[in-house]
Amino acid sequence: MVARRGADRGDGASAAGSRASLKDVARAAGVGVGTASRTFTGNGYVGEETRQRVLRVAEELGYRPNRLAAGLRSDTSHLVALVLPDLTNEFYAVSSQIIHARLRDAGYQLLVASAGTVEDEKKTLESLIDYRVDGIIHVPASSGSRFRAPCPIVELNRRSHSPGIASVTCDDAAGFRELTRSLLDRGYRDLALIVGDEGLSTTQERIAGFRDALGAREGTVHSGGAVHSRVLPGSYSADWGHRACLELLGATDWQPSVIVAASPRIATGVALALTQRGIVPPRDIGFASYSSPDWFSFWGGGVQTFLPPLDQMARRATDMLLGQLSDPTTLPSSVVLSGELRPGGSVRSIG
Amino acid sequence: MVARRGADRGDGASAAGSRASLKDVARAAGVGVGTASRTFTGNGYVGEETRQRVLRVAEELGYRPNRLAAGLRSDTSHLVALVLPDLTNEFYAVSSQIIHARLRDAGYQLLVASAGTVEDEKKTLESLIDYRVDGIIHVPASSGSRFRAPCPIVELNRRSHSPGIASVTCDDAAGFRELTRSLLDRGYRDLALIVGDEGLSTTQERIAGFRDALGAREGTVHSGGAVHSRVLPGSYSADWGHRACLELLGATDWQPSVIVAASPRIATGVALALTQRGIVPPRDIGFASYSSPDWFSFWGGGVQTFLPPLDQMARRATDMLLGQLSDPTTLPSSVVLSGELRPGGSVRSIG
DNA sequence: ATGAAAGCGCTAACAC
DNA sequence: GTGTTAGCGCTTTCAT
Repeated sequence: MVARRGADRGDGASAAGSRASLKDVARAAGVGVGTASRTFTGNGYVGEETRQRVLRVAEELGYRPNRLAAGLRSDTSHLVALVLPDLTNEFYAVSSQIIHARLRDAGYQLLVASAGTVEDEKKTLESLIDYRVDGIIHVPASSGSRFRAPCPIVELNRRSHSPGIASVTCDDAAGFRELTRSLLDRGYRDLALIVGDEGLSTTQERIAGFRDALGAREGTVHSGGAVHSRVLPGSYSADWGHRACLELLGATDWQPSVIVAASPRIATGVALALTQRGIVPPRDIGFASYSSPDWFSFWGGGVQTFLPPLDQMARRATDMLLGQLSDPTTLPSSVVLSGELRPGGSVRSIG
Repeated sequence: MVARRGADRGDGASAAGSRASLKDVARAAGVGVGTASRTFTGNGYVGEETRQRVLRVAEELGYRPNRLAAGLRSDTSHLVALVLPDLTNEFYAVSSQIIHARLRDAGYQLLVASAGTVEDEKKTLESLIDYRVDGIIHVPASSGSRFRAPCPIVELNRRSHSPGIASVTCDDAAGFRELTRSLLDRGYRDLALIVGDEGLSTTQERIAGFRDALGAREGTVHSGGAVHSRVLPGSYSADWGHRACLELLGATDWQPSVIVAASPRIATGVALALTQRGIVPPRDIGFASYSSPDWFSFWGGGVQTFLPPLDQMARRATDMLLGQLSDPTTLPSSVVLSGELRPGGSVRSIG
């Protein structure tokens, strides 16, 4: 006998402390469970009068459906998993917010997990899938990971390059190409790029775009002098930005005339290092950044910025997933959105 | 007949496309489902030899438990709901990260939802409870909301003041008292406080602390002059900080000698307004803040800051919930943690 | 130590 | 339209 809840419920009336079940509602309304179920799911016919009675009784009994049971039976949990490397990162925090809002409107709940390493990631995804999530939005921890999920999955921001997986990314290569070109156009000849983990698709793209723009100019004499560059890969953290910048400033063989921070957090570290050394951009050095942290609004004088369309990316990813969910025959596609170049010296308004 | 999955599975072997169930594993291992279940849950005895066989077969079949079913049956979903006003807010982003990590270690998954308004909040909580979450961590949208959940719930940061609900908050009143006193001690006599929604317990505390420190000094002549103050309630956003600050600076009747921002976002708005007006703290005006955004690390010279123990709060809240979950007889308690005053002019290190 | 069986709350056939 | 029923995958007695 199972009797953990509603002990000794006698003839079956729901006991105090136990929540009313569909059966309770059906009984109280004098209908079969099928009818009661149909009333709530909307699948199948229910007479208007009966419907009202069921609804009223449910209200009185404080009935709430058990989604665990519904999910088990119907094989649709109305749960979506969101797996990302770090909730703390502003980009992902904003993404979560947007994704959550859209999914909520569509009747889904969000199971969120962060997974830093590749190993972690696999375990996390599996645990989430154990809840029979209907779909997954995933920011891969590395560009090599391969994972077969039993449900639609769309990758956000980074790509694992698994064949046939939907993804929404930003064209970082193009962005960094443009950004770098604009720096060259402004006359900068010694460029340093501080970037994150080399294993990430985004990092690879950013470096590629940077190098691409430098292209043949590298090491050769161009109008105004020879072009030199240095790339410092590390991690997408303020700490790395700080350390890398201090290293650059302390070097005796070469000094950059402009520093490119490949993420807002790196930019924060760079700003700290510059401040500590009493170096003021753009007077003493050039400063460019990928994406713009809050404080650019009042410190941004001279900071050339490439802005990825963060909001749009999250929105698109969610819409793609919802599309797959409502029509499973939809083929997964890869969407690449473009960012926008924002000239330095501007003071943007904030929200 | 129900046959949506594993169509025509004939003798019962799991068909392609359908996931292996416990029954499949049991059959393949030549044991009863009960034994197979015990192998995974650890409840009850299983012979070592049998155990190994079941485990091996499960591995081969790629078996993964269905937590929906387990939750339904055992009435413990291993799901915890996290309901907060805004994922975008740095405090809540950090909290989520900490809470997630701790819960994950304890074998729980996180159902996250943001709810801005009181109405939203009730619906959100109900939807989450429909998944039979084992517990809830909640940042109430207002200090008036009352909600009875069928599971342990601990309030974080703000309190709804519902009787008998566990909570972890910061002693903001004390913090603002100290902060304000230190400002008075430094000789400031005209203090403006820019704060958020008046309906929140935190706002009320912050204003109370501020007023408390001003106390009898208000409007009277004190060493160095009469003390005057103004409180501007609005919302905890950069936009409000910006507008409120511009309003203060534009007023003709009274000018503050120091501005206190009651949140990092408000501080960001204030910093923008000051920059736009060419006002440099602490040279031209005093600037104090609650909690410290990243950029204080390089812009924070002269910014007096009260630092709430954000990490500790999230940790404590999670531990309290886990405590309630492992021992339901634990009585809910209210924990109030103290923050720390950080003198202006310092440049803190960043992570 | 293990198998058989009941049943968690719900949905979806199916019969009427 | 509505009631009945089978069963989703699992846990948990209970008997052996």
